[in-house]
Amino acid sequence: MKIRTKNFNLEATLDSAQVFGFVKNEEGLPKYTGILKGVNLTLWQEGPVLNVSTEEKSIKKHIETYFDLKRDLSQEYAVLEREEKLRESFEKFKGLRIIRQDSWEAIACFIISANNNFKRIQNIWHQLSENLSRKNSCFPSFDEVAASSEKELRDLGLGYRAPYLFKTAQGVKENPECLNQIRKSDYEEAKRLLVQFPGIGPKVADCVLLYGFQKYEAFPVDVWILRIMRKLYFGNRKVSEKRVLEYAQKRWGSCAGYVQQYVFHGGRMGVL
DNA sequence: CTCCAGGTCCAGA
DNA sequence: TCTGGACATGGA
Repeated sequence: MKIRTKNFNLEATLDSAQVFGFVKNEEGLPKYTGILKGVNLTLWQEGPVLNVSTEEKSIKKHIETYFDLKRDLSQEYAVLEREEKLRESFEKFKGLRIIRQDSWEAIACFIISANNNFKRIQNIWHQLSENLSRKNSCFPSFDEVAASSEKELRDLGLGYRAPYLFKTAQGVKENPECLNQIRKSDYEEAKRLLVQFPGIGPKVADCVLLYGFQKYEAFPVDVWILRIMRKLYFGNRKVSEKRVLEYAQKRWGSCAGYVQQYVFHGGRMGVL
C-alpha cells in the first residue's frame, strides 16, 4: 500500500525516541518493522510516498492517525522558521511529526524510559509484548500488566522500575476512567493527575502528555534538552529543568512540544 | 573498573 | 521549594 504524504519524514519521526516498538533495518533505504492495531507491518519512505507492507484497507486510516498525517503544521513551522538557533535541525528534519500513540503504552514506556537508554527500552518493550500480551507481539494492556507481578517484571529487565509499572497498571485498572479524565483535562490539570502515579515525575508526565494525550504545550526536559537549551538559550548557565520548562512554554506556547522534538533529535544527531 | 542512559523518590536543609 | 544520593541493568 502506498500513502501520499506532505511534510512527513518517517526516519526522523521514528528515530526520535517517541515510540519503542519499531525496529529499524538499514540496507540502503531504512525500513521499520512494527505493529499497529494488531497488524504487523513494515514501513519505508520514498519521497512523499509512505510504503506499507500490507494491503489491509483498514490500516491506512490508522497510519494516518498514528503519524498525524492530516495535521496542519503551518503554526509550528512559522515558529520554527523564526528560531535561528534551531535552523539546522529544522532544515534537516523537517517533516518530523509527533506521533499519536496509545495512552497506556505511552504511560508504560516512559515509566520504563527513566534513567535508561534507548536500546534497553526497546528490549524491554519486546520482552513485555512477548511475555505478557495474549495477542501476538502487541504491547500488553494495563489489565495484562496488572495481572503480572513485580517479580515477573523485574525478571523481564525492568530493574527498580518494576514496582512503578506494576502499581501504575493496577491503579489504571482500578479506575480506567482516569485516562479519559486526563484526556479531557487541560495541560496543567492532566499533568497533576499523571504525577500521582508511581514512577511518573514531571519529565515522564510531559512525554506521556505529548505523545499519548496530544497536549502540545508539554515540553519534556531530559538530559539532552537540558544540555542543549542551556547552551543555546542560557549561555551555558546551570539553570534547572523547571526554569527551562517555564522558559520554553512562555516562548513557544502550544508549539513547545513540537519545538522540543526538533531540539531533542537535532541534539542527538549532533546538528545543534 | 567506572560511567552513563529521554528520572523518580526520598530525606534533609 | 531546592539539592544530593540511591536505585537495576547492560553496554561502552
